[in-house]
Amino acid sequence: MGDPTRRAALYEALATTGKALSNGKRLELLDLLAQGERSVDALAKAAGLGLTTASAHLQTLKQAGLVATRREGTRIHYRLAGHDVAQLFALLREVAGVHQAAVPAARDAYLGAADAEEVTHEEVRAQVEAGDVVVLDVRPVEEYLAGHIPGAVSIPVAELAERIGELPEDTEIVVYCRDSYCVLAYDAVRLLADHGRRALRLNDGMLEWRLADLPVTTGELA
Amino acid sequence: MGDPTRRAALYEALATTGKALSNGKRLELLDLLAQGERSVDALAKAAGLGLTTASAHLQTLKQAGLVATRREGTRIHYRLAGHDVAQLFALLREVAGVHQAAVPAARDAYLGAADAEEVTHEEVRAQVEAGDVVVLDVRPVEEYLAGHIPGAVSIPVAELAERIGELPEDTEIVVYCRDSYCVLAYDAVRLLADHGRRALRLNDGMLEWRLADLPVTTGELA
DNA sequence: ACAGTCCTCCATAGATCCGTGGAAAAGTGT
DNA sequence: ACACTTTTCCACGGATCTATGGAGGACTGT
Repeated sequence: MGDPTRRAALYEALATTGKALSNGKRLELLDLLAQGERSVDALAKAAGLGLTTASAHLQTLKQAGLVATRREGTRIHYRLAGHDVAQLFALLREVAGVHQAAVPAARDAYLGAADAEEVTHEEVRAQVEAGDVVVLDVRPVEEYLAGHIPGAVSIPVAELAERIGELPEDTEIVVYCRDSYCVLAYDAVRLLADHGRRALRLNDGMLEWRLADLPVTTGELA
Repeated sequence: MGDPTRRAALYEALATTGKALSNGKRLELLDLLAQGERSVDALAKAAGLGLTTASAHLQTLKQAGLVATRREGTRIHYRLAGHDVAQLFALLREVAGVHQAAVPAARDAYLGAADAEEVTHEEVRAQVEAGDVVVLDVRPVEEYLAGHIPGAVSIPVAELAERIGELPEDTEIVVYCRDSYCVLAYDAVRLLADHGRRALRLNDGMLEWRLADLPVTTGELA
């Protein structure tokens, strides 16, 4: 009727995957990896971690099977082990947001007031084809190269102030970044508005775009 | 450009939900709760935990917002906080099963060899309507009452040997229990086969049935 | 071979988590 | 009020997790 020891072993094995999701830094790493593969020290810098700490967290994720690695010379690139991992991460965030009051609070404190208009990706796809809007990707260039919305222009938010002239003057701009919790698009929309441009924010980012199985362009920097 | 302290706080808040999933006993409790609400000591007994330990784990789950409570006299009933929680649990298990070799191994060790035939719920729905098969629910009665497949007969696996006469002789029997990792249906199919009955196992259980938004009957013990 | 780069492994100290028992809280029935 | 049931709270020892710095491994280029 089901050996209790084996039953415990099964749940314990499942808990290994849960443990991988039980640390804020590891979730941050997963969030970064959802944008594309990266080397250990790129991840460490992006997440503000010591190199050895980042390495240890990545080992934990790898042991749980959530990430995979690829060696290139002396460098090791980590990536998500699959589509389903991004899905799990996204669902975790959604559940946390719905059932835990602290999450929306922390989200708002981090992203700032969501005063700007939002659009969904369904709306955007039609407008892009009609040429009514420009889609702007404000993530770091390496993430853009690893995959972006077809037709999107890349201007990392750090360079946006000086490169604002590259954007057409009288066209609406739709900004996106990593996902619905990513601060870059919020900042970019505020900056564009300060310069008198009409800017909207896509209500989610590349993570959700990929999960919806929409087309993705890789490489190709204009 | 995104205060690192606030960013860390956001990921830390998400990690609270992850932590709730990082312990085998808590996952077992969630699995039980996916079948319907239960009191603390019913859960403690079912999971083989001390009462205070079970209570502490349930507090953790509650703080992460994954479960909710209802008071009835001196007794407190816990239940999943929503559909999405069951979904998260199911996805966690799926991801763990795909990306972590130890999980299928532990699963097989626990459930026993999957020698019996399986059927999907799509196949079953048609056959039930045609009256070609009997659907048998082998979970404890309280779980049957909390929700079962329409038309299913309830015989808990513990009583199956003595009550086998209640099942029609020349009809195929489709057995199901909690979910695809539940041992009860495996045991029941073996027992029925030993008694010369034609028995199949539904390849998943009540959890997946609910997630697929299929109709559920509550109460109504024949 | 050798120096240099990038990453992993190891040891350590501090923090957090887990299971256990005893006491306290909340509610019911007499 | 009092006895009784059910659950939560608290304190404590043992186990596990996390960050850090130093040593060691893997690979490249000269």
